Amino acid sequence: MVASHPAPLSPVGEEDSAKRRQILDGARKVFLDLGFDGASMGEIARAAGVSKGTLYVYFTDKSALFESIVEQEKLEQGKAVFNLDPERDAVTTLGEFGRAYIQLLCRPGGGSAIRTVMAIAERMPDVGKRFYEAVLAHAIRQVATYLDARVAAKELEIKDTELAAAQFMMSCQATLFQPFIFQAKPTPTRAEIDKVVDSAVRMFLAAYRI
Amino acid sequence: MVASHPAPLSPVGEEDSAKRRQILDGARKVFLDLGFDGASMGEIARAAGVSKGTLYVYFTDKSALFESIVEQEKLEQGKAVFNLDPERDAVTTLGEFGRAYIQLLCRPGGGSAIRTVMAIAERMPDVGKRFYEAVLAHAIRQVATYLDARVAAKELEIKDTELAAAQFMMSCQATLFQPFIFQAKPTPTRAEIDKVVDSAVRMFLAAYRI
Amino acid sequence: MVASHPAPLSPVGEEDSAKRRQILDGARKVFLDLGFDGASMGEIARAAGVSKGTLYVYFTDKSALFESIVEQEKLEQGKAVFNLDPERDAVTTLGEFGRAYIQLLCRPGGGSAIRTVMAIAERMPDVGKRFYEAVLAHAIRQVATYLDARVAAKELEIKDTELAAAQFMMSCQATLFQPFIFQAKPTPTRAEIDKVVDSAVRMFLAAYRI
Amino acid sequence: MVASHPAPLSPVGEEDSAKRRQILDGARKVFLDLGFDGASMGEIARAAGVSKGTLYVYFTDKSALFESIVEQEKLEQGKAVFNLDPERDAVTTLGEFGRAYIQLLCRPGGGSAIRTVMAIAERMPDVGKRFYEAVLAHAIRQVATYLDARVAAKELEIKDTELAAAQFMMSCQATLFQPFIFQAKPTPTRAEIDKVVDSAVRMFLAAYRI
DNA sequence: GATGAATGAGAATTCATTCAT
DNA sequence: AATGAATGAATTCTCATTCAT
Repeated sequence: MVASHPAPLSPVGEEDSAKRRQILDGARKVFLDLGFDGASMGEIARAAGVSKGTLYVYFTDKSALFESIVEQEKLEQGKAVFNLDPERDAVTTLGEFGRAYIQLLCRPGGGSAIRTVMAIAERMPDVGKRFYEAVLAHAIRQVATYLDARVAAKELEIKDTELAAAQFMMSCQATLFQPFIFQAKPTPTRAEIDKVVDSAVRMFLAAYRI
Repeated sequence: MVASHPAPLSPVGEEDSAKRRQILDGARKVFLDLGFDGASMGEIARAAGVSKGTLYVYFTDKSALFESIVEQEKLEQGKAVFNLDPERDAVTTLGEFGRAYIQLLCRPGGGSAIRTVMAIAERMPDVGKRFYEAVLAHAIRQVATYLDARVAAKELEIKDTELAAAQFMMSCQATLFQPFIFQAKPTPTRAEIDKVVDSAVRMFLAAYRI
Repeated sequence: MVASHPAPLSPVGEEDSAKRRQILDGARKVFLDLGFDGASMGEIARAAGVSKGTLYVYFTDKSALFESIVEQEKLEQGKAVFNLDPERDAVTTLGEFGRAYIQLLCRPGGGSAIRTVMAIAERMPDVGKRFYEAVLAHAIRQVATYLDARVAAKELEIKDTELAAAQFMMSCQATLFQPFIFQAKPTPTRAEIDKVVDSAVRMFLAAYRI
Repeated sequence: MVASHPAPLSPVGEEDSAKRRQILDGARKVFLDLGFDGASMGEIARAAGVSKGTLYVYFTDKSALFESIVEQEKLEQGKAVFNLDPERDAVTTLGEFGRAYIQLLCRPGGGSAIRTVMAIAERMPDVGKRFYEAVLAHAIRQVATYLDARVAAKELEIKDTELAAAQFMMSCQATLFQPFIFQAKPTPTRAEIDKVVDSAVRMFLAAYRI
């Protein structure tokens, strides 16, 4: 694709026209609030400020629009940058990371995306799989890479850093994420997150610090 | 009321008639496969081998039928008995428990129920909350009680046993439950479960064993 | 049909078994309250204290049951006896009659039967026609017969007594029956009825008294 | 807003689009023929020549469509103009009025609307009340106003002109309207109407003319 | 005869999608 | 390109009716 092209003949050709973005913004809100089935194309059109017909100019059908939303969420959440500087020590780094990670998962939007994708995963396995890979597995790999560095730096001793990364990340969620997603408890407070993450860091380092 | 009772006078009055069970069995499959919205009453009727009308003889509406399914899953999963004998040592007990727990979560039905309830939790918060309490929180409490005993037995030293129980249970899920629920990986094998649970037990005991 | 017959083999053979009466009593209330379409066979069964199946033992279908109710109302309202003693003078007699007639029409049950039959008359013309003949036309004929007597007694001078009877009866309804049936005003009070009927009598006699 | 407006932006916004009219026309026939319950949205759609879905684009539900029909009938019947010139004498004027009034009530559409609204009045009291006020009470008030003028002109002597108006109008209906609405007799002929109305005028004037 | 369980046809309503303009 | 009108298939739910016991 070259730098400048002539006026687009078709909106679909234009990968990121303003209209397309407008639709995605409206659809995002509706899909994440109501889920795939709960969201209606009419509601999405209204939220996006376009006509229902226009939706079908940019997306072949409801599924395609939904998948684009998930794709976008995937990219956005996947690029959440964590400060995993391989030079920094594990206590500080893992603590900071853990807090950021839980806040990401438990912020209203974050949880909704995860819930929404989980909900549809049985009926759209590819969507679920791609989301998992790009967001959750990707985060695990980032942490694993950091752990590799700390193993090399002789701060830690870990056989399977990917498993260890996942273990740490799961234990950071303890008592927080599941109740949040089941609507059994409200969004966790900063203090609650601190307590749980600190405990997870302690457990992790007790096991893996040399 | 004597041991054998006469023919039921009303299907609704009879809390567990064969027909009611038949409907629940059919509905269970459809709801867990397709979610609340994905499941149609017609499909459920077909799966249960009854007419659509009959569904409404036993359940006032789709939501009531769904809630009965969740209730049933709740009871069934809630009463999953784990051998948490407070006399037994932590290594064996936690290892056994962890394996049983992951197998429960990751067996087809188990994951589906959790996914299905999660998916609807935003629209039916009570259903989500009750399920979380009866299944997940209940399991955490059982483990916490076991840990209390091991603390008393001076095998472990833990400040907040409920948090520790949740941490352990979450770290058992590492690399297994999330990919499973996002359909990113197939049902974990016995060997995979062993590996992850053993690692979780090691990490846990490294942190909390006196 | 002879005086005594043996125990009935079929409820239908028995024209007026207790069960049949019980059903009619329940159905009457439901039909008159809710109209033909608004009434459901389930509701009727409940009101009658019998099972839905039993309804069909005594009546072939909903229409037949409804027609029986109308038949019964017809007989009951048709046999409402008015004191139309041909010897009595018109002022008293017509006044008394008018009051009784309006009270019949405007009492909750009376209005309901009329409304219910009117409502269905387009779809069941025979039912409407028979009801009209047996109740309204019959009352008109009674009054006409009385008027004939008063004409013969030289108190009145009327060409078409049937028309005159109908005129009188309609003018008694002025400002009372229509608002009542359209739910535009509540059941008329005794005083309102007196006022209107007195006025109708006055108008009638001004026109027809010799 | 100028005299000619542009193409409608929304069917609902446009209070009187051709489609809306087309639906009302189809619905009118079906509702007046079959009553509220007897009419099905499918039948209405067929009668209107649109799809069932389109019905719901223009009217929120069956009740709203029905109420629009009643509203329209109300306006149409309410604006029936009678020549009640206060200068004209009572014999001519009341005779003309009576004939027009009975023809209005007893023309196929007229009677059906009244029957249909009466039938539903118990379940939709507001609809009944508004219809009564706008059509029947309104006509009574028009006649009462005329009578006031004739009282002032010393042609008549009436205490309660509203009651007198209602009496006259009811006696015009004698032997005509009730049999018509109960389907006991066919639409009255011109001759029948003349006879009854003339008699009603005579009775009325015998009572109230000075 | 009486019942209650079961049914299936049909009702109102929603909504993804199409299409002429 | 953008629209909004129109659709019809699918959905939930009701109810008159049947039938084995």
